[in-house]
Amino acid sequence: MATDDTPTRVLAAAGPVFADKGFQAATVREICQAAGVNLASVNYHFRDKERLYIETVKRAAHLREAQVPMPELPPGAPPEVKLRLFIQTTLTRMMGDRGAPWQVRLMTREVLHPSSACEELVRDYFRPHFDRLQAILNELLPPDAPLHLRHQIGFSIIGQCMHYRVAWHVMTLIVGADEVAAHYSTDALAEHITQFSLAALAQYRKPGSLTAAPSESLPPL
Amino acid sequence: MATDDTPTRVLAAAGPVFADKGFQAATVREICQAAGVNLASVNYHFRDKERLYIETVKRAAHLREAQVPMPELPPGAPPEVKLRLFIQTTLTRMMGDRGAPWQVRLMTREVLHPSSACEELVRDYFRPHFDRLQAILNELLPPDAPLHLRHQIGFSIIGQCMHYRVAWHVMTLIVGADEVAAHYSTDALAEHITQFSLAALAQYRKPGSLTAAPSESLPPL
DNA sequence: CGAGGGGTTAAACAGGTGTTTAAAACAATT
DNA sequence: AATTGTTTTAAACACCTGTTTAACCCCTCG
Repeated sequence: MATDDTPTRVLAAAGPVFADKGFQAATVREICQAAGVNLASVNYHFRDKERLYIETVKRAAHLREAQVPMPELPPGAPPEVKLRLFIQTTLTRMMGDRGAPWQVRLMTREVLHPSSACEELVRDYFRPHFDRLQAILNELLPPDAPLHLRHQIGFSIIGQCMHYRVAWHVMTLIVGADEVAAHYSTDALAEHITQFSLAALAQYRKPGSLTAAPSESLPPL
Repeated sequence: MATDDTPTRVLAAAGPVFADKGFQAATVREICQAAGVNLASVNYHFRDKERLYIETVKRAAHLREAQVPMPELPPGAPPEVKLRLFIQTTLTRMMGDRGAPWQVRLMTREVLHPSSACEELVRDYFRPHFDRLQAILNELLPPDAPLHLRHQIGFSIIGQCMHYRVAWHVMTLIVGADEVAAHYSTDALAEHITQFSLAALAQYRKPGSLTAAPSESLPPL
């Protein structure tokens, strides 16, 4: 493994460093030392620190997708099962087995503080993922559900998953380490989010629920 | 306004800079220049750059709570109305009127990459907020709902709100600026999240829904 | 054999970082 | 009015940053 290409070794070492400290705080010296290569290697093989960062981000997305691939959804399976599988995969990708891996931490930084690598990330990674979810929701929603509602329902599901990625530390401080250890496994959380979302989805199948103005369903204080 | 205390001016200038660039990338020189004070002021009045950062974070939370206070919930109001008001306030705090204000951007950084200021932030800001939500959920859930389920339902609601704070840019790239302009106002999003969550909550009132094992409600593929 | 070139290396470079210092300016008290 | 204590100031300090440079190594090809 130590006999790899120099660019490959730099790329491999850059991942965790950029994920932990961000683009600015990460230093070229630290990356090169971790890779066991000379300081000038970054500029020779990647021209810039920024170019190295962009390459690292792209590689992170590609790598994580290969690590946790979306399982084949049997075409005949009920959409409820498909949704659960989707949520399980999404959550597993975000959380990993022992904390979020550097690939995910790096992508999270990119989501919150987009750089020039973000658009490509959305095109090759986030949008296809979201489209899969939309396809499942299409089977669970009536045909006349407006597009923006389908999207917002998708974000409601993604948002529930993402929260455990983003706020894990704060969440642990709030509910305590014991409850987390007992009830916050990836499987348990996926089960909860699936059940919560499926129950929410059921309402849109009721006739007339889509035509009623929002203010009718609930009095304005 | 320009006649303020030097520490006050520094604190006011530090907020946006730290929010935009993060602790590391923000420079003391930039903060002092924005405040119109001498470079040594930070070290004289706050001892450290880090101390200044911590003070700035605390002030951000306190400030934002004052900017968007939680409206008085009439004790007799139905819990559905209380929940909608809670979601509206939460979303308004996170989004602001023209993009997330620096106070929120700074707190988001603290959530994702906690520093020594995080524990205090949770104790004085996030936990009381979450407790308010729990109190509302207690009125909407049967008395025998286990504690961890109440918490996870709370996170499902918070997570939906937080998603629009964290992933706003990516989300815009996915659904397009037109749809965002037409259907993603704070009020519209609050309405959707409320409706989605209330429908999800209804299932837990059905008798026996809490005793059924998760695997019973959905076949394992 | 030996000339050439891609890859590696240590050293240096120019600029920026947080922090410290000693002198100056100011305010308030005696 | 003199003196104390506090605040402000410009300059310097020591260190770290990304990047460049020129010498060097090693392998291939004529």
